[in-house]
Amino acid sequence: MPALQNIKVAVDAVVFGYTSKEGLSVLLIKRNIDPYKNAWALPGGLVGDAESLEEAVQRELTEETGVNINYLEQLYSFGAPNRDPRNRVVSITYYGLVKPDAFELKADTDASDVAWFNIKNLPKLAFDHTQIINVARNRLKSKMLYQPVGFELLEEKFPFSELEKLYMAVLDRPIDRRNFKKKIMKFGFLEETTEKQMLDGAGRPGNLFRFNQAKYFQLQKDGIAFEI
Amino acid sequence: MPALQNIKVAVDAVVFGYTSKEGLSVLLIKRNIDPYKNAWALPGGLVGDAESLEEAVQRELTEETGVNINYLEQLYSFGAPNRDPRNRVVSITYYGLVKPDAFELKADTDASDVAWFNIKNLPKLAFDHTQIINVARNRLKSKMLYQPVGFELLEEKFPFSELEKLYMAVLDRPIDRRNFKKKIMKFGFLEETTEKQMLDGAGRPGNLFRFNQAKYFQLQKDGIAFEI
DNA sequence: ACAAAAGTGTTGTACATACACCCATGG
DNA sequence: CCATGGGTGTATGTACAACACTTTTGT
Repeated sequence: MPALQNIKVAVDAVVFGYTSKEGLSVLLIKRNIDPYKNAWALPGGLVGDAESLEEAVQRELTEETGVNINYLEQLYSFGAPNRDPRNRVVSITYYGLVKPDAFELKADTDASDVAWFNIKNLPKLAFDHTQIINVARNRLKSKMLYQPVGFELLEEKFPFSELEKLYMAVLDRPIDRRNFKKKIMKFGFLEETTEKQMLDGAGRPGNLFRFNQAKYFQLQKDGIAFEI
Repeated sequence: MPALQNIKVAVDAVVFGYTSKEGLSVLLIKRNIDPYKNAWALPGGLVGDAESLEEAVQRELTEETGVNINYLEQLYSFGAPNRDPRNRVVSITYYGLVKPDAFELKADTDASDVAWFNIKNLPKLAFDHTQIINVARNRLKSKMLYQPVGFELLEEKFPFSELEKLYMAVLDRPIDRRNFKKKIMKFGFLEETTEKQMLDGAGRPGNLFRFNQAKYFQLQKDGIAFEI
C-alpha cells in the first residue's frame, strides 16, 4: 500500500448523435494545449474535489461543447499507467446520446474547435481515445438489443425508416424492413401518428411515429429481449 | 477545471465463490483500522503509482485474502464525493470468480480476518460496499445469460446438478431440470465423462461433467444467447 | 414513364415452455 | 422398503428468418 499516491482522476465522454444524412457520429473537440496539441479528442477533464463524477461530465460537456445530453451512462474506467504522457491519469468514461438538433452546434461554438465525426471516418485521436470510442460503440450495439434506443437519438416525430436506418448504422449491417417493423411494433412503445413525412426528394412519404414515453421507460427498466 | 485535485484512487473487488453447501458467497475482510474499524468490507485498497488497475486488484487480493482468482472483470466506478469520510476516494471496482477450493482459506488466513458470506446473509458493510455487491450480483446475473459461467466457479469435474444449482443460486429462482440440460448441452461446451459422483448421502449418483475449454472460451468470446 | 422510398403477409423452422414417471443408491 | 436425488421425452406455442410485389410521391 503506497503511502503517497500521485494519480489524477478525469472523466471523458463519448457522445453519440445520429441523423440519416450524417449517420452515427461522435462529438470531438480539438485540443489547444499540449500534449496532443491540435489533435482531436473526447470532451472531458479533471474531476473537481466537490463534484460527483456525473456532475463533472455534465460540466465538461457544457463547457467544451454546449450540447444537450439526453442520456448518460458510465462506460468503463481506463487506468493504464502511461496513458497520459505527463502524469498518471485514471479516466472514468461515460457515453451519451443526443438528439439531432445538437448537430447544429457546429457553427455556434468555436472557443476550441468542436465537431461531429462520422463513426466510420474518425481522425487520429489523442491518448487512448480511439480505444474508448470502440468500447462505447460496442456497448451501444449491445444495449440496443436489450433496451429500446431511439427516443434519445431521434426527433420527437420521425418516419419509421429513421429508426431502421439508425439500427443499421449502429449494428453496421442490413436489416429486413418487414421483420424489424413487426418486432418493434410488438413492444408497443411506438405510436403511429396520422401525419406524413415532409419530403426532400422522390419516394412515397411515410407516416410519422412517436415514442410512448411511459411504455418506453418501462421497457428501458425491465429490459426487452429481441434479435434484429 | 480545478488547479489542484485531491482525490485518491482505489480498487475494490467483489469475489464470488460457489459450493452447493454454502451457496453463492462473497469474500469479505474485517477492517482493523478506522474508519469502520471491525466492520466487514470488500478487499481492496489504494492503487500504486506504477501499477495498472488490474495489477492493483490482484495485489490487494493476494495480500488480504490469498485467494486464487479464475476470472476478473471491471464492474463499475464509484465516486460520490462523500463515500469515504476521511477524504475523497474514487473506487474502481472489479468482480471475480473463484473455484470451490478457495473456500478453504477460512482457516488459513488470520492477519486481518477473512471470511466467506452467503449472498443472502451479508453483514453490515463499510462504506458503500453493500451497494457495490448489489451491482456485482446483478452483473453476474446478466452475464450468465449471455456467456457461459461455471468453469470459473466449479471444480474440474462436477455432477450436472451442481451447474443447475449454481444457476438457481445466482438467478435466485427455480429452473426446470430437463429444459436446462437440453439448453446447456446444445452449446457443446460440456462433456460427459463416464465417472460417477462420489456420494455423501442418499440418492442416485450422477455422471461427472467437464468443460471443453476450447469451445468454452470460444463461446465466452462470441457470446451465447439463451433464456433459462 | 421512371426512379425512389414506403408499406405489407405467409411459411418453415427452431427454440422455449410445460409437464411426470422411472432409476440407482444409502439408510 | 423408503427417502433422496438423477435421468429422460413429447406436445404445444411463440418467435425469428426468408422472401417479392404493390403504392405513393417527385422528377
